[in-house]
Amino acid sequence: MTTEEAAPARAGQCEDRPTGGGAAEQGYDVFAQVCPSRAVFAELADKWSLLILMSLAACGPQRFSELQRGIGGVSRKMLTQSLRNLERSGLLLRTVYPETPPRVVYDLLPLGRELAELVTPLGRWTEHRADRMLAARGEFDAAHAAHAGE
Amino acid sequence: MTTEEAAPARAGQCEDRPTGGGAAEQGYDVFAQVCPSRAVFAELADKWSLLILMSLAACGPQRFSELQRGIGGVSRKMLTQSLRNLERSGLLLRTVYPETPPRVVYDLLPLGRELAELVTPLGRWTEHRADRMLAARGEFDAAHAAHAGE
DNA sequence: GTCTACGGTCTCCAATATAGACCAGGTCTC
DNA sequence: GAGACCTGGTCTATATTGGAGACCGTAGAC
Repeated sequence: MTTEEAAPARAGQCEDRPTGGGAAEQGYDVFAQVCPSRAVFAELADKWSLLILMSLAACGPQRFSELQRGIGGVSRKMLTQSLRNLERSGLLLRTVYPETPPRVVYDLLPLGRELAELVTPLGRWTEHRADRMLAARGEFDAAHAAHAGE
Repeated sequence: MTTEEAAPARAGQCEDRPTGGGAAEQGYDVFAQVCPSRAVFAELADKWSLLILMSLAACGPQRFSELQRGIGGVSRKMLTQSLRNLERSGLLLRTVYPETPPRVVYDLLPLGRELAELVTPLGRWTEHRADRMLAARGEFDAAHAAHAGE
């Protein structure tokens, strides 16, 4: 699985690019602008949604404020919005306990857990390779600055 | 900032954050607002960057215009910006052939290939589960509309 | 009475995404 | 020779989005 980029008839790719008629039997193709799967992908592929999934996968059910504290820098607005989004797509469950003060707990549904298991390695990889990427940035910026200076 | 969390230890609300292994030695934690790995993560975790990585992994080296055609709906500006970003972080290589008309080819570097191998399953999963998520959305919206109508 | 905690929503403003025009500069057509 | 066209961008104007912080309603602590 390491060097399998020469797969036969990739979905919506290469010579087989026609949108809607890709290799996927359902015709779903994230590369196609009008594909429903693209819309879903576009909503999931943002940092806050991914961090929420990772946080819930790592720590189990959490309250709104726990998530907010755990995910540094997220605003209430974006947290609410991303959570609603994930809830709407059936990835997580929102449970309200009508206590005082109110308590709302978010937990992954099976679908969300599946996704979280794909996303978590992404976060790990980022942490693991951050040094390398930062170094590359330094070189790139230096080369660029030198280029500009000459 | 205005809202100083004044957290006792750190943002991590559960003791067993997944960053406890390996990466924690460097203090890298995508959940932390000020961590360098978060900055990197935030740049990678957007739909265009992920689609670019998937496209390059699936089809091999591609020209600018090939990428643009392959990734439906991406604007030249965002494509340029995302490619620069990935290039800057050492994930892909930009090669200019000073021909006429000019030819610019983008290809994954080893680091980018690593990431692409984590990202590609994400795209596949989205295509595979899109139906389920769309159904969940339908239910959610219906329930919400009913709620509002009453 | 005032303050805090909770889980939001609302408003305002800055930042960002998108669409589309424009550019260099070489080829091709007429 | 004039003009259209190709590529890989950049620039601009407008639409969308993100973030900061105010507000809400209930209840308990001070």
